[in-house]
Amino acid sequence: MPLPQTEQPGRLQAELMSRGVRMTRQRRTILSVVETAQQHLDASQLLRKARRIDPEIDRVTVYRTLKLLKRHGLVDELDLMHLQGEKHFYERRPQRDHLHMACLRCGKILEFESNLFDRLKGQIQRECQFHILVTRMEIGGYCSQCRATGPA
Amino acid sequence: MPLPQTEQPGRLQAELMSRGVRMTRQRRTILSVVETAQQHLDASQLLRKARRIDPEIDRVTVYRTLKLLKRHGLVDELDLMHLQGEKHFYERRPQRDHLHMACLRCGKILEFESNLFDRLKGQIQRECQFHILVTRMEIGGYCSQCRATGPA
DNA sequence: GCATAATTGATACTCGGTTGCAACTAGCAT
DNA sequence: ATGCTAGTTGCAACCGAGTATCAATTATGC
Ligand SMILES: [Mn+2]
Ligand SMILES: [Mn+2]
Ligand SMILES: [Zn+2]
Ligand SMILES: [Zn+2]
Repeated sequence: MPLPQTEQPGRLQAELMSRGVRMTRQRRTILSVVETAQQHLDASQLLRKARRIDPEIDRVTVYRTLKLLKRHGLVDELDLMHLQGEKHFYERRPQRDHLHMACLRCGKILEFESNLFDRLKGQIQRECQFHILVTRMEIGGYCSQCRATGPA
Repeated sequence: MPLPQTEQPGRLQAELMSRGVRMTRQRRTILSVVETAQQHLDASQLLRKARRIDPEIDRVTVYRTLKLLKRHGLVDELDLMHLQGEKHFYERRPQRDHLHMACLRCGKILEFESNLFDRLKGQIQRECQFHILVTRMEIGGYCSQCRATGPA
C-alpha cells in the first residue's frame, strides 16, 4: 500500500504534538490510517484498518480520537446524504475547502472546489459577522452518468 | 398558538395529495406541525407537538412521515453541527435555499440566503453536470455576539 | 357499501456512539 | 534511570435515533 505523494505522513501527529496532545501508540496508528485514507471513511472502516496495524485497538479509542481530531479542526465530518445509514464519514481537513456531491442513484461521491464557494464563506464572515470554524456542504442528486440514463 | 402569516396551512397536505399520496388523520396532524413550526425540529420534538393534537400518534409514524416528506423533497434534513447529539432536524423546504450557521458557543442557529450560494449551485449543475435535488450547507463557528466576548 | 392495497401502532431490534471505571502509560520532574 | 501523576485505554454496560415485522386498521376507487 503506497503512501500518497500529496501528504507527508506524520503531519497530523506533528500537529497534535505541537499542541501538547499526548501521543500514544493507538493514536499514532489511527492518525496514520486517517492520513493515508484514499476515500471518506466511517468509524468502523477506520477501526478495521487500524486493527490491521494494531489488532488490540478498541472502537472506543477510534471514536475518542475522532472527537479529538474534530475538536482540533483536523478532520471534517460528513453525512454524505445518509446514503448508507446514519453513520458519519471523516476526512483530513484539506488546505482548501471543498464540497461534496452524492449521487442518489449510484452512490458515487464527487468533490468540488470553487471560487464561488470561497467567496460565499467570505461573504458570510463579513455580512453576518460570523467567525467560521467548520464548513460542510453536501449536495444530493444525480451524477452526469446516472442522469443520462434517467433518474429511475 | 397563532398560525404564521408567511405560509398557507395545508400546503404540504395539498402537495402530497396532488401526488397521489394517501392522506391519513396522523399525516395531516404531523404535516400541520411541520408547517407551523417556528424553528428546526427533531423527530422527538415533532412527536411531542403532534401528540398535543392527537395523543395516539406513534413515533414510528413520525419517522415514516419524515421519510415520505424527504422522498418528495418537501422537507430538508439538517445536522446543525451535532450541537445536541446525533439527532437530525427538519424544516419545510423553502422557496429559496438557505444555509445554516450554528454557533458552537451559544447554540444559536442562523439562516442566510445569498446570491453567491445560488450561483454556486448553478456552477455545479453546469460544470459538474450534476443534477441537484437536495442542498445542505452548514457552518460551525462563533456568532457575532459570542465572538465579541471571546471564543472561550 | 366493499374490496384491497396502503398505513398504522406495538414490539422488538439494529447500530452508531457514549459513559464509568479500573488498569495502564506518556511525559515530565527528580 | 526511576518514580509520579494526569491523561489515556479497553472493557462492558449503556443510550438513543432510527428500522423491521406483522397483525389490526383505514383511505380510496369502484
Ligand atoms: Mn448526521
Ligand atoms: Mn472530501
Ligand atoms: Zn450516479
Ligand atoms: Zn453564539
